[in-house]
Amino acid sequence: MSPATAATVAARTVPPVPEEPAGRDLLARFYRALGDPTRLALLAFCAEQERTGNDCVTYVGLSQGRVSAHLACLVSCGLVEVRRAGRYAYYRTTDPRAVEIVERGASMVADHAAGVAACTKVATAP
Amino acid sequence: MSPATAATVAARTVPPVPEEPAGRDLLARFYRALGDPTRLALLAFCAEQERTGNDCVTYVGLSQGRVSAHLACLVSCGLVEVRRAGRYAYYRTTDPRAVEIVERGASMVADHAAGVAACTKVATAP
DNA sequence: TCTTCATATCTGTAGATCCGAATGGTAGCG
DNA sequence: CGCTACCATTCGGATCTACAGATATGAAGA
Repeated sequence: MSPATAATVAARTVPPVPEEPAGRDLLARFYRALGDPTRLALLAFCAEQERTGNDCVTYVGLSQGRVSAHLACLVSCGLVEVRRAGRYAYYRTTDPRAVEIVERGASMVADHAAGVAACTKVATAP
Repeated sequence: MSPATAATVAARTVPPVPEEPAGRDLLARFYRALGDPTRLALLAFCAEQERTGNDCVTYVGLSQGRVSAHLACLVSCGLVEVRRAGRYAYYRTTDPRAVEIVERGASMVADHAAGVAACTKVATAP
């Protein structure tokens, strides 16, 4: 792996975004799982301690079906773990990487709050 | 147990997701800026070295207007910095937190690729 | 077995976000 | 001055995603 010296050094400071479009699609989909305020609330809620689905419904105040779908999304993306016992489902955030991602994100938002608020994505809202 | 103690301990392992809906909206918007494969590609491209807008257009192969809007979104959210000189705009990714966020995300996607691919968000595609 | 509770899935609608193409504005060059 | 290059913004259309409400599955209890 000698000719990869420059590439290896670069890899330390460059985000490991996949070269293939399919890989980037997957990574983008992962961040979209974090791109919803309800899911962020559920993520933090389940990080405090194990929660049942009903706990989550009460907490976020949305319809049960919607909360179930949100939780399924978080579980599918590895952001929340689920443990099933009888007719209950216990959700919990355990992966430290999820916490680190949110920490860094919150830190950056704190520094650029106005810009983020102004960024109505690519399509400007009338 | 003292409630203050429990809260303090929890604060070290729980993502600092804002309690207020407005703050969560902002954080969610920030992650949505990362939730597009084109913007992820631009982020990595500009992390390697400074790039002009035209470089980016050539790299991603989309229309110039669209790439400009994507870059404006990244700049607005603090993920990319822009330096203007004459009629050129030079884009560059400098914030190490952006790199860390992408690193952790890519790592999690590597562990849950199938789940992320299966997560067609909350709405199931017909 | 027949309820009842907890969770998951399906349906239709409204809003957000992407896209290419066209348009506008400014800086350098002949 | 007129022209071209580079970048930003706007427009209309297509796709995606969130939502509430209704319905289905599966487990515990009378």
